[in-house]
Amino acid sequence: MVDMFDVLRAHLEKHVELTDAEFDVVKRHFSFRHYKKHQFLIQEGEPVKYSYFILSGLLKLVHYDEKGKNNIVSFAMEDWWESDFQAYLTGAKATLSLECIEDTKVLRISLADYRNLCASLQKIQSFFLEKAHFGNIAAQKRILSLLTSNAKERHDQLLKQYPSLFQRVPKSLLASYLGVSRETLSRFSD
Amino acid sequence: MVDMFDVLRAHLEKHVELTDAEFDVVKRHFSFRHYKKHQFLIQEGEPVKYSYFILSGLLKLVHYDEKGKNNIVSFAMEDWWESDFQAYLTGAKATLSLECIEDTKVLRISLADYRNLCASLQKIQSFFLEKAHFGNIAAQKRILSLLTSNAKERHDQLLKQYPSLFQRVPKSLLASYLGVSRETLSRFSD
DNA sequence: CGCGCGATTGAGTAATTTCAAATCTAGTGG
DNA sequence: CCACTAGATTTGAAATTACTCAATCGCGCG
Repeated sequence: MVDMFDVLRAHLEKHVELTDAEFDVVKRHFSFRHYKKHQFLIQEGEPVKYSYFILSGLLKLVHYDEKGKNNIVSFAMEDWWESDFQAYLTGAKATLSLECIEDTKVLRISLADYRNLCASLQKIQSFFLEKAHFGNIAAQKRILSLLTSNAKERHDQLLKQYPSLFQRVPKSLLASYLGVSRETLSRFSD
Repeated sequence: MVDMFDVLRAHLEKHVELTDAEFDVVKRHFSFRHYKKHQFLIQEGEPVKYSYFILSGLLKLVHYDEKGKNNIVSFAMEDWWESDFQAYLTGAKATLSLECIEDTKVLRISLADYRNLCASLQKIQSFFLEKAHFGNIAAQKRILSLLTSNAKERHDQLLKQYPSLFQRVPKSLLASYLGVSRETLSRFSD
C-alpha cells in the first residue's frame, strides 16, 4: 500500500526538490483524515481551521443561496488544495461549504502550521506561491468563460477540459458549476 | 514630491516590515515607467516580460473576442499588481491585453527579477503569497457573483463595492466587466 | 455650427429560466 | 427475479431576461 505522504511528496516535488530531512518537517505539519460521501469538511457559518490536500476522492466547494440552490464555486479532486480561504486566512466564519461528492481522503493543515511551515521552509512557501499563482490563472479563465460564452459553449469547454467529471458527477451538479439550470443543461446533450 | 518607491514601501509594509537595507534590495528589482491613456502595457499575442505595480492611474485587463468585443477580466488601479500572469509565468504569448484607461504610472519587474527577489528575501515572497491568496479570494467572489446574480444585481454590487469606478470609467466598460451589453446596463439606471 | 462619442430608448428576437409532468435508473426488500 | 421507491434526467410550454439592431439624444469641443 502506498503511503499517503508519498503522494504529498511526489506532488511537492513536481515543483521543488526536498531532502528526506526537509520532508520530515513537512510531514509533521499535516494530519490524515478520511470522509464519507455527503460529509462536510467545511460548513457554512462555522470557523475554518484547516486547508486540505486531497489524496483521493471528489468534493464540491459550494455556496447555498436563500432558496437552497447549490452554487458550485469549484470541484476539488486528487492533487488539489482546497478550503474556504477567505475564512481560513482571516478567521472569519465560512461563507462556503466543502462537501464530499465521493468518499475522500485528505491531508489537512491548520493555519498556524501553514504559517510555520512556510516560515521554516522557503521552498515550501515557494511551492504554495506557485500554486496560488496558477489558482489565480484558472479562476481568471473561468471568469472569462462566464463573461464571453453562453451556457452551451461553457458546457463544451468543461467537457473538453475535464471529461472525467462527466463520469463522476451528477449532471445537476455540473449545471450548478456552469451556472445554468439543470433543465437547460439537459437540452445540450445533442 | 513623493518618491514612487515610498509608495511601494508603504504598500509592502502593510504586510511585512522591512529594514532600509532590505528595501534597497527590493528597489533594485523594479523600474519606473509611465504611460498615456490608450497605451498598451501588454498586447495580446506578444510575450509578457513584466508584472506591474500600479502607482497611479487605471487600466483594464481585457480579452478581445473574434468580433472585437471587449471582455474585461479586471480593472487595475492604485496599489494593485497586474499582468497576464499565465503568459508572464510560463513564457507563453499573452492572451490578454493590459491597457490604460487613464494616464498611469507603474513599477515593473521582470520574471527573472521576481524569482530572484523572492528567493533572496523570504519576507517579500511571503508578501506575494499573501497577495496571491487574496487575489484568489476576490476571483472566487466574482465567480460566485456571476453564477448567482443577474445583471442588475451584479451592477448594484459593483456600485456598492467600487463606487469610484462609476466616476472614472465609461459605462460601456463597466458593462463589459459585468458581462452585459451596454444597452442592458443603461436600462438599470433607475 | 456641426462633428463625434457615449448614452439612451424602442422593437423584435434569441437564450435561458421556471414550473409541471413524464421518464428513466439504481438500489432495496420480498 | 420482480416490484417499488427515491433520486436524477428529460421534455414541454409559458414567462422572463438579456441581446441585437437601429434610431435618437446630449454634450463637449474645434
